Amino acid sequence: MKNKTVIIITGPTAVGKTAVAVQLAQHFHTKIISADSRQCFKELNIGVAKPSEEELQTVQHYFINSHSIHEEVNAALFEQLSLQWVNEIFKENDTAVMVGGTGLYIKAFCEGFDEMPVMDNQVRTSIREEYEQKGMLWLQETVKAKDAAYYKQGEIQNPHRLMRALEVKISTGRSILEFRSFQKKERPFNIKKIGLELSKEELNANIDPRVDMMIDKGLIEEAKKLIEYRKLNALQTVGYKELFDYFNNESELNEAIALIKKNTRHYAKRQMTWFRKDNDINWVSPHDPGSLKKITQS
RNA sequence: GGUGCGGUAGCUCAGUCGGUAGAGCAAAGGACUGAAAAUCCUUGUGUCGGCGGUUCGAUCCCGCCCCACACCA
Repeated sequence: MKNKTVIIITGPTAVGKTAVAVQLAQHFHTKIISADSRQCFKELNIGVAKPSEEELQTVQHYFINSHSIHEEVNAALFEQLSLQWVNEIFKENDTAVMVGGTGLYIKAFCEGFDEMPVMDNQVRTSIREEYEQKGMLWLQETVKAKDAAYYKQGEIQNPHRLMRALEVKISTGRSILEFRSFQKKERPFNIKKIGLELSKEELNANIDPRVDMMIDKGLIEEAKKLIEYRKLNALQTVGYKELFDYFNNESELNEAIALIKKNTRHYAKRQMTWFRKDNDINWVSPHDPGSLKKITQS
């Protein structure tokens, strides 16, 4: 019988997850594991809407400011780390709280990722460089030649997936398809997923002022310090990439800000597309004062 | 008031040598196991400014009107 439980709070960006999670964690006198692919970077602050200093003081958070943008962070690493952290929390608590909007990371935590051999970093970087030089056609032809099976069923317009498939094939000699089983791993604890949902109108009404507030708080200054790292994966982030274009005189400031708002809406939409598929999520309104009670009592 | 240039999808515009129209962006839906705030896929009927005329047939030609912009008075 499992006697430990992880409560996962998820939902699109700007729906109000952080505040709910902090309240929940206080209620259970427990700690929070963030499931956010950007808030883990200590160099990124204003633009990724981290919990406030006060919130971080009140409740201990894992995976906030835990990594540098120069490190490689991905879903597989998150699975590994989050399982360690949850065990740590369970030493003193029966309940742990996870909060975040990165659907893939939450899935990795709940169901696990297929094991794959460690790839040669050289192989990866050389594939990326060659792709940048030679382009999509080269990538497609190469994957077609080296891993015809993947090419046949893969997304051949998607450079990320093609490069990944190629890197696995070159590094291991085997197709990435052979490593994928998609078998769900059993976890030795209960998982309760709570989704916070607002109407599209309400969510959009949250997004615009939130972006304006980020600008007021100094997002432009923060981004300016990071422009030399704009190529890093961690900086492929809404709120930063648009400002980098502005710094390079590729757009006006008001255009960049409007773009941040628009891209945030797109991002929220993609998140909802992901979460809607997950039948384990119980959806509640963040406005409903009784919802927190329902979560804690159920 | 005169002349010129326009008025086509929510926006910016293309186009039809007369046979009722199409791109980008927006928007909507979707996929996604080591970049996931990433990456990728799908979806375009709109009185073609209004009213008449010519024509078998007009968004396209002609006339008048309305609106916008520019220039001249």
